[in-house]
Amino acid sequence: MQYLKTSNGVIIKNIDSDINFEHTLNCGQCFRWEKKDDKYHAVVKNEHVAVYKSGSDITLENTTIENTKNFWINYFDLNFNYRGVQKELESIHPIFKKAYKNYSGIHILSQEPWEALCSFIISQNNNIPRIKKIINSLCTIFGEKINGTEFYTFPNHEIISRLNEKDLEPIKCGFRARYILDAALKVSSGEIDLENLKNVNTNKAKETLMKIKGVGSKISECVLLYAYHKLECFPIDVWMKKIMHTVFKDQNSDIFGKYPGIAQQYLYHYVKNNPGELNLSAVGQNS
DNA sequence: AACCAGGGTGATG
DNA sequence: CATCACCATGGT
Repeated sequence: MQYLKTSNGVIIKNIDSDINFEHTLNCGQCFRWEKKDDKYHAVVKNEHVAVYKSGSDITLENTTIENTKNFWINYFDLNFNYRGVQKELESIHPIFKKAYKNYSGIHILSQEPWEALCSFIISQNNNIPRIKKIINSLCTIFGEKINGTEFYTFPNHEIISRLNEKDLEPIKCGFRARYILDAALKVSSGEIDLENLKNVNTNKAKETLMKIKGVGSKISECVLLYAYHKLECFPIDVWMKKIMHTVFKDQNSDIFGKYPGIAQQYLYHYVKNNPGELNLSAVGQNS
């Protein structure tokens, strides 16, 4: 692996990683990466960036070698052996062979905690297209436009904490408005220290996040998995509930070994795109 | 028109 | 502890 500086970014040469951005950025763990001109664009840490992979090279636009080493490698989890996890999961149940055949290269991101928290509060009892629409409104109305682009920053918790439910009406998030406001208040006041959660064990961190109104077991596990990289987390939404009931006969996440979070991501993404799998398993014709 | 979407809360048994 | 109506909104 080698870093090359380009006119406006960085190329990581010869990476030994299976990452597939298409699958990683469209598997339901993030809502703000957009494909445009064969590159994925987003605003992360208040900067617009673009990324794409060609062969074993990854190109990052609008960043530096230093930021790549200190941030992006970790954000995209490029130094972790996902192939080893694949081997393990495929030995546990045949459904993983099908999932990896179609969707290999999913990595668990390390997103910004406040954005993940806010986004998954919005996700509750909601569908992905509308989640994206609401988050987009939140950013265009309360974020800042980045010069020379069409992209906006994700509004920080200080800004949101000064709003009221009336202010949030334009984003059409319905009953979730007061949950967003409560999260912003608890975070900006310091009652909940999102930075410090990195140093706290998973159960304690979950307990802390659940002090926020509207944040329960599922949302807190999403935040811990997708922002804090707690791979033991296993968020169960309506799809995962169905999968665990039909394919895995109501067993719990212990059967997935050390990385239930990764298993969850493959199962969720695969079955959402192949819902017939649930019927097959229900009558015991899988494998 | 009724049901669903990456759920959680509060009331009730 | 388990169940259940309800919570806004938009798509089917």
